Amino acid sequence: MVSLRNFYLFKHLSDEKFARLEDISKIVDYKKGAILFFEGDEAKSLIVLIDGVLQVYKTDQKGNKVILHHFFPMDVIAEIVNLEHMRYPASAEFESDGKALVIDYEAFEKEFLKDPEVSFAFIKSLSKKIKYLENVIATNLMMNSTARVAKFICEHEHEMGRLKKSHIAADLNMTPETLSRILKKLATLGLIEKKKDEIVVLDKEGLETFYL
Amino acid sequence: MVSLRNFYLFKHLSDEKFARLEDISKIVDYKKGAILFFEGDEAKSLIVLIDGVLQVYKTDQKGNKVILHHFFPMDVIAEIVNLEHMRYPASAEFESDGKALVIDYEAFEKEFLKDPEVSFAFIKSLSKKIKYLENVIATNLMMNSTARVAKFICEHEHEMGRLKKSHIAADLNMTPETLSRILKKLATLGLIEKKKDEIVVLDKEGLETFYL
DNA sequence: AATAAATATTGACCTATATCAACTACATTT
DNA sequence: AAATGTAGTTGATATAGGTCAATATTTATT
Repeated sequence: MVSLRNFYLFKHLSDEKFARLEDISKIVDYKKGAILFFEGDEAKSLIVLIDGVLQVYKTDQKGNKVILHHFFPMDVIAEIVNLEHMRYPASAEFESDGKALVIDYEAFEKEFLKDPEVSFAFIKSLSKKIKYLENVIATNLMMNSTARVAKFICEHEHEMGRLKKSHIAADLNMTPETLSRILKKLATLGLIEKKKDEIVVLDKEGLETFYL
Repeated sequence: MVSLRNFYLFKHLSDEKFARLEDISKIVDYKKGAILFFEGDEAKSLIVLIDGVLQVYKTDQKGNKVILHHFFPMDVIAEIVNLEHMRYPASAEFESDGKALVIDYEAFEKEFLKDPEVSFAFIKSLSKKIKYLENVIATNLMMNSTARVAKFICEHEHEMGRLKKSHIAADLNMTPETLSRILKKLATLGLIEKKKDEIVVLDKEGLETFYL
């Protein structure tokens, strides 16, 4: 719990309070592929992702994953779901081995949420969530496939090499075939160059015109 | 300002504090079609919609409106945009004549936001916003046209008559042609009946299977 | 290095929905 | 009632992206 001691949500807590927080929490390890929660589940814990990458997705009528977001350490997860006694609107699966702090929400609300520092941190965390949802809408609802690919390339220029194309396609909610065709098109247009193990951006402004 | 006195965000304020709130606010009238803010604008005011219906939309690359949401009285608008000093992620236009309380945000943050009651109300308002964004995603990203129409009919059964089809189609982000074809299909399936000036739901469960 | 397995590309075809144009039905004005 | 306008419907066609199958390329295993 050492690193957690300095986490912004808990930093200002007295040692006593922090010890109490430890009482109502546990640290859980997850294997790659483990499901943290399913869409429709009821929440009873507030979660802080300590390690690993968490993929958030919904499943459409045909059974396809629609990937909405990734959480990274030290994201706070499930505030609203708890606050509003809702069911999870999406599922979450570990993309790598991971670890999470799982806090009993009922106790947390009673003993911690009134603290103005905590409630301010809560507001921050909610507004971060709103930004991510707005990004989901801007990306997936407003942009076509080419725009999403162009955006992804600009934002992940140096990671393109080590990511599998099929993985990128899944994250962009398109098929590998579509991704392949779009990359070919962008290369033909002279905006990128497809090298053996990487994609080189030749004309970032040109790429940006697809989505800005 | 009489009705505002009892609005949840202000109810607990002392008369003195409320008077101060009046100092930093103004009530503004808007005509139907007036733009409250454009996507990309910088926010400097917190807004409470007092009267009228406000349509929130983004514009896609082809110039089409993509309607995301409607605000009704007494929704609180633009909290995060102010809190995070962001630009508006969407535009807002009055669908009818309306009226709004426009509060100078800087002063509000300084003088009111520390108040635990106000910050709690803020959390509530943010989480309401998260729910609406999640609904936008669930509806527009996860559902096909038929599902959106079925959902709309179920949720607005008795308003169907007085709304123009072209208006409904716009709210559902589809063309009037597509709406017309889907209504015809649902009628053929015996789920609805298209009468002169209304749409009668014959089989609500049947409609729900399209989207639940 | 040879083989097998996984991943990526390409082509042919399919589907949902948009677009465009014609036509119909009702509503409004003269 | 005739004429005009507006909204809704219908049909034909276009388009983005998905699906399926074949092939090519890369990576891993023997």
